[in-house]
Amino acid sequence: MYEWSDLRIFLAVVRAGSALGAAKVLGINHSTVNRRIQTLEHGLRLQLFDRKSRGHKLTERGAALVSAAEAVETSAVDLKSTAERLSRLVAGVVRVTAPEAVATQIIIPIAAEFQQVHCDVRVEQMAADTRLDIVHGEADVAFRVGDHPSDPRLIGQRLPDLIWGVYCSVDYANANGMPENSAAIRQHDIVNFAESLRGFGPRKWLLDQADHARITGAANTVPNMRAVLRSGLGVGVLPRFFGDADPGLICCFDTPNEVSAEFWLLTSPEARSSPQVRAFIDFAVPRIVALRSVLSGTASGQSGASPSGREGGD
Amino acid sequence: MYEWSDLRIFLAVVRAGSALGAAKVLGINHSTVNRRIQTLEHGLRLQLFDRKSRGHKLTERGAALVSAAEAVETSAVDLKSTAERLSRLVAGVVRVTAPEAVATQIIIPIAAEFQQVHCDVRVEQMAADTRLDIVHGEADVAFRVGDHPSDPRLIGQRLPDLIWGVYCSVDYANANGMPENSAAIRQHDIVNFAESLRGFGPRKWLLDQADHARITGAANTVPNMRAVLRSGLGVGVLPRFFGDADPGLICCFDTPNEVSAEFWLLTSPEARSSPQVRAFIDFAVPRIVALRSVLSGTASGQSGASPSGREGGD
DNA sequence: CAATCGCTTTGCAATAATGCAAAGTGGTGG
DNA sequence: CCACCACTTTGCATTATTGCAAAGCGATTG
Repeated sequence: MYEWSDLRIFLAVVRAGSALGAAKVLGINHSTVNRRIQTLEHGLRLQLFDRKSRGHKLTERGAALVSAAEAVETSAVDLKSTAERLSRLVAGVVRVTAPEAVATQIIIPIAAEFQQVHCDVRVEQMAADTRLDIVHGEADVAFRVGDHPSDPRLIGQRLPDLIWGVYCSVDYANANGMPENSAAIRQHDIVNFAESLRGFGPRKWLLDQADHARITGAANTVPNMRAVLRSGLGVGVLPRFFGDADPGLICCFDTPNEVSAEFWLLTSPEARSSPQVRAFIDFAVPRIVALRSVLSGTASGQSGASPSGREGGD
Repeated sequence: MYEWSDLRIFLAVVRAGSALGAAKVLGINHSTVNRRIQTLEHGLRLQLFDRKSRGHKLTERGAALVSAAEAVETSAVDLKSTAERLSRLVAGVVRVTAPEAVATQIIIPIAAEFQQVHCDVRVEQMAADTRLDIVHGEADVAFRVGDHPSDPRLIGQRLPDLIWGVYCSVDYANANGMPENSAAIRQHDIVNFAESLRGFGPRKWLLDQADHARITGAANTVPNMRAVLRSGLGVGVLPRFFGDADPGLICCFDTPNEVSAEFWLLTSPEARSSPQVRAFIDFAVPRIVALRSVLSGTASGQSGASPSGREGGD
């Protein structure tokens, strides 16, 4: 076989008429040009040029190969331009996963806004409470609530902590009053998370404060919890961003800081290599950071993200 | 830019699914494969593969380039096969030059036979008494009569010497008798070559033998000489192969060996590089050698070459 | 859960390609 | 006819590629 790259040099010599001229065009040494032409001739078992003292002159057979070489060049240049287009193009699919509450309240509005800017990118929402395997590419971007991500193969970006609060429904408060602090919780009916979420911080905290006899219900997801609380069954815990978004609920007080959950964005290096994923992350992160007051429950009355960060995070 | 040759490796990795597999197919080390892929990715500013522990897996963008790379491959393979065809093909033009007498008597019959074998080769006869410049490609093959070729840039093959003889026409012999040896020449009317051929060996020899007063005519070419002699004007010299071919002429005796002319086939190295020229030379030389007896005038009655060397040269 | 397998990565020595500078060559113009 | 010019050729020091061997890594298997 022969080196395809030598065809580039071949064409340069054909066009320049001499190895020296071709070398100048190619930005390499003319000795190299001569040697590569020689290599090419051996590879093709064909004399391409007659070496005159005025330069290289195509042989009959060499001339017959020019158009074939130009065909290679055309395809190669074509490939290069395709590559350039691809490397610039922000297009394709970004698969995002987040716990359902985070997805509906935070991510979906941001993703919607993102898609208006990058109309060639499709954001696939994969709201799933089972944690998808980012390392193995089940999703490109994951929003995770909880501790610092353990896997060293993942890139984690920490987002503002999610502050939790103690909630009850407006109706419940009217009927039973509402607890002013953690000590008062023992006087109230309690809705906690289900046994399946045993290791979950807010659940453990609430269990510690509660009069176990007055635990009247359980929810197995955050949205489920919100629905149960809204029904007035008792007092429970919710992330502020999620509880505040429900006008039927009242936040009695925040849980202590140590209960608040870390909020992380995770990607794998390979997902990050695709421009659409990077674009999405670059788009979403500042907007989530701007929602800090919403996430911590210190926002005026605004809840959730909306097209363009009107909230004044800091 | 990027190295076109790396596309071959790219495709091999795509097909094998791993750098190791591609390396085996390509017959190079797998480290090299990995490094060239890396180089290609940098050159294209595009990640082509995700390196999994099971091998290389195309990225979305890498996959989008496969067909473009295959287009390059197709053209490159196409070029290679064109080159192979060209290097095998004996076709094109062979430009042959020879003194007119040699051309008509020796070369043309051989060339005709050659063209029956190689129907894709056109032999251009360039009978010209002005010596064409072989070095500069005015002709591909030259037959020269005379001394050893001086130019070191030429490839010379010596052919059987051309023996010269003293001739007169049958009519002249009947009327005046014919010289039996060189001493007898003084008794005859002489036709010599013209003054313009002053340095020409046979002319000088004849001049030495002749009675200058009896020089009755001159010819400026060999065919011209033959025509003049046939007209019965006198006695003159001709190459045996040429004089014998004319039934109206009688060879009185041969000139001495030192008068006989060397006969050479000349080519330039670059002409020799083209297959059709090599083919012609390889075809013609043995046939001319086989004509040795014709060239030396020792042939029975046969004169000139004819399709297939029936003469028994040595 | 340790062992194994197939692959990629990495460090190092051997090898090949490259650039550089000088010499050689043929064509050209005074 | 000589000197010059543009180009190719060639020898050598430098630099970049390559192959090799070992290590590392994740997935699969018993």
